[in-house]
Amino acid sequence: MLDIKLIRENTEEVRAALLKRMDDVDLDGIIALDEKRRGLVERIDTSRAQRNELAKKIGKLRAQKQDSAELEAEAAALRDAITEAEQGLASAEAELRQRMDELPNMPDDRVPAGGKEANQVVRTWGEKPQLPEGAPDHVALCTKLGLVDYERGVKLGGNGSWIYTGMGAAMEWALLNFFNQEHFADGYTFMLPPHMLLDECGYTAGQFPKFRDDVYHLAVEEGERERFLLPTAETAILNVYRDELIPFEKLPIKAFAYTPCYRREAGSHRSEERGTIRGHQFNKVEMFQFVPPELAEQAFEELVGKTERLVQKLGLHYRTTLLAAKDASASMRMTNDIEVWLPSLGIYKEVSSVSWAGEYQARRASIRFKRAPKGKSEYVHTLNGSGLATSRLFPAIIEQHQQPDGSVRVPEPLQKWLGVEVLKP
RNA sequence: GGAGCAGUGGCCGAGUGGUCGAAGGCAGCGGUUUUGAAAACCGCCGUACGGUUAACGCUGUACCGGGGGUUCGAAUCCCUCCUGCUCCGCCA
Repeated sequence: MLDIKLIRENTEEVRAALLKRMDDVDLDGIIALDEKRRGLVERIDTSRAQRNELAKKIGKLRAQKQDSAELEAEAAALRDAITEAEQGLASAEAELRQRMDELPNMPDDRVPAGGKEANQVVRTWGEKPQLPEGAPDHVALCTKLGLVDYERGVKLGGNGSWIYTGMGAAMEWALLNFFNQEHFADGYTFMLPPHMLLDECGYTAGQFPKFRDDVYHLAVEEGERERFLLPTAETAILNVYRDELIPFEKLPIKAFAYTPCYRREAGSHRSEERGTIRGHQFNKVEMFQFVPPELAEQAFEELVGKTERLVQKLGLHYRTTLLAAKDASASMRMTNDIEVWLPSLGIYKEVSSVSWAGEYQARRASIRFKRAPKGKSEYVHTLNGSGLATSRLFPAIIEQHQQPDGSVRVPEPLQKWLGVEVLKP
């Protein structure tokens, strides 16, 4: 959510920023609603002051056993007027809230306007491996090496499901261990949150109402609270501090979590996305930071740096891109994707998205801090990044590290968990 | 799943219809005293939104788990939800 004061006072600046990711921005309607809201609040406050005054007088009269009928009638009329004004206020607030919720975050100055085509490559690391013509793809390799059982996975979970088996499961687990170990060493707090979250978590993270259809909702009994399976641990970690005032000295808070991510991915299957490239459930370690505004830029660089280092240690060729305004998610001020090279597809695939939400998420979730006990409370900045998602990394490892004899070199950091340097059929 | 109890300021805890934003204590902050410290004593000590001010402030409203209701007036009465605790049952 944006700051209504900013919209009110710097309307054109906000409009210009939003036009980078929206075709049409209606701020005037919002400003008018806000004016209406504030007018009603003022009226209600003064009426309440009068009512409180009357109630006090009535109390005194009654204590002295004097007649108060006239004042009571006056107060009753006032009460009815207040109730009516309150209803008007409630509906104005609800509409304003809805309009505000629909506004995306303002992109950073550096973020290019437009969609995917405007994304900018900021860095490339390593080189494309030289593979012979007709080299097998990850699906063929994983099947041959017995790392992933795609067919039986579908038998169990339907399309978009697979089973890591044998050394494949061991390597998946090793990747997660590797990430956890790195983040732990960097002083991040490890969290294992629930995977089933209450709907309000989805609202504060900005997934609902817009992406309601993209997540799995649990069937609930009459009167039971709605829950969904988290599509990313970001949703969980952000909500950990929802409605809290964080002591300044606890900032920055750096956390990471491992969870599977559950996504419907309705209608987005393409033939090139065979295997584990896009599934309904995949494993991810998510990094998250809550910081005061002045540390946000630095935190963003830290998260991007950490992510890149993980991919580097795995010896994979990748590139880092700055997402254009329409390609990044609406809550974010700036996003870098880390994309790993997949030889068989001839494209770079996202394995991590590092984002800086500014105070947009914190405002929605009401996560604040205070520099001094008497000071004004401010919203924290939130940042998140995958570190990393495995379902695309795995194919990249298999393909980039394949050898002419059909075996696959195990990246050095994973060897201690797998106990071997090479995966052979 | 059944039965009962509870949720008050950073913490503990009083308050069962009016003068309660809420006694008292602890912690914290400032001061007096002291060679210094402790103790003692005095004062301050919640949040949000709005008005006013150059500013210190002053001021209005709301908030006693959340939401709704009754009433001229609600921390206090009623409904509902959430959370926690105790007991019984069931299950991994």
